[in-house]
Amino acid sequence: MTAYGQFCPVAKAMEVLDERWTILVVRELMAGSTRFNELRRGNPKMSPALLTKRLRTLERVGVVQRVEDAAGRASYRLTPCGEELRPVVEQLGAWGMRWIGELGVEDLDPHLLIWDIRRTVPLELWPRGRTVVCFRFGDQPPRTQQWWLCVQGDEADVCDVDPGFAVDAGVETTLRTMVELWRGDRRWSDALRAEELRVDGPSSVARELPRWLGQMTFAAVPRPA
Amino acid sequence: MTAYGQFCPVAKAMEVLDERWTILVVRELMAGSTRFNELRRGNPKMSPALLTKRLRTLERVGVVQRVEDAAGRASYRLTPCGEELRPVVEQLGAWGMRWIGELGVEDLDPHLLIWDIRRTVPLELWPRGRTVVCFRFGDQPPRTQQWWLCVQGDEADVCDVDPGFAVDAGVETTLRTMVELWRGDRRWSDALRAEELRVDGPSSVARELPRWLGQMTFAAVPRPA
DNA sequence: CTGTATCCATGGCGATACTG
DNA sequence: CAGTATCGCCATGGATACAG
Repeated sequence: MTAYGQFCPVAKAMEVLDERWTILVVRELMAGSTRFNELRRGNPKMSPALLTKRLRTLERVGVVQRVEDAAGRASYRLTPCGEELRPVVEQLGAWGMRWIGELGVEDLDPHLLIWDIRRTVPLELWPRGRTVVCFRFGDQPPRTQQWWLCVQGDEADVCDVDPGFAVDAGVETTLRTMVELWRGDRRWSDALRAEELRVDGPSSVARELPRWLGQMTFAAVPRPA
Repeated sequence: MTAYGQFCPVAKAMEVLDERWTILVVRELMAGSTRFNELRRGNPKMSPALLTKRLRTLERVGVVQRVEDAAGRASYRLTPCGEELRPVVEQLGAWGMRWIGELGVEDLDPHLLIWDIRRTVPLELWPRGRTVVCFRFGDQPPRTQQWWLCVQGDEADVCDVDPGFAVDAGVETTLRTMVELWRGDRRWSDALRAEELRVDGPSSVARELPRWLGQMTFAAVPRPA
């Protein structure tokens, strides 16, 4: 938080916000994370020490409020001041969606993808009973190749080991393609036609799957002509 | 521009934008600067080497276009992609205005203030003939104590040495007060009443002066209750 | 679960001078 | 006017291990 020596409100805002990871922590809080380890999971490459430091700074400037429950477990929430960063983050995301489309392989993190899908799954569209979708990213190393998404009632869970339930649908593709589908960079129909995606299971399930999974919020952002 | 290893568009946007000074260079371009030295003047504490580096990066990612004229003089302009950062910068400024109100003495740069006033003076409100306003910041060291704003026709100029013209109005105050008036943090009437501001000259001129000078764009942002 | 504690390397950035 | 060149620091932040 080195000062810019300017009274301009943009400069004053950036003194707080332009430090590495800061906006991503805020984004994570906006997405609903409140626990230290949830924030870590949303930013896996951030060291815990740095996360602590950022949270302290954000607390000091009034963006975040830290609360400890009776058991001593900490949680973090956005204050009204922090909540007002939402339009900023939305605009940033929309701009990034429109103009920073190129993704490097290092941007393709299966944990982040699955975690992001899980947390925004439109539960109300899924069948009542337990429904299990298995993702297989053929291009990934064994440890992160297979993922199971289990939806039941009003809960969605993910595992990276076979939970043993009957699988209703299997999705076979590359991590990049799945990320692109999630971001709305490509359509399911196109990926299927290009045979970069295969969906196994009853055709009724296969047909509904795209809607069941949904897309990341920013997928709706119109792209430049 | 170290990568975050995330496909999230907010993260991709921040890879470009969270480097120190970057947004302020963009803000300066949005305010109308196009020359290297104009950009420097808008960010006086930034080293020229770093400005070059930032401009190169912004050019590479497509935010800025560099053009050389016949004489070899460079100018920088926002591309459509860069222009679309305007809502981001506006939101950032609005947030900074609302929530980062405390200004340190090191934020009070008279050059930036006068330069900012000069470039947004509402010329059409001023008298036809030459009009000269002299600012005196009693709390500042001799070198930056006095400033002359000369408006004539469709041009506004500033000097830090007496240009020798007859002065139509004199403004005597502290730099902090003048900054606060400019930012809309206080009203002229309040500062006058508190005797932290004195305006010398014909009463008709003194009455019009606040309108002649105007306020920074973000001054209109409503403050938190 | 929620952090601390270290350690280390790097490279970002500030400062200054200089040039075609 | 529009940058280069150089230098050196120190703070940032990455990695890892450990603790209440």
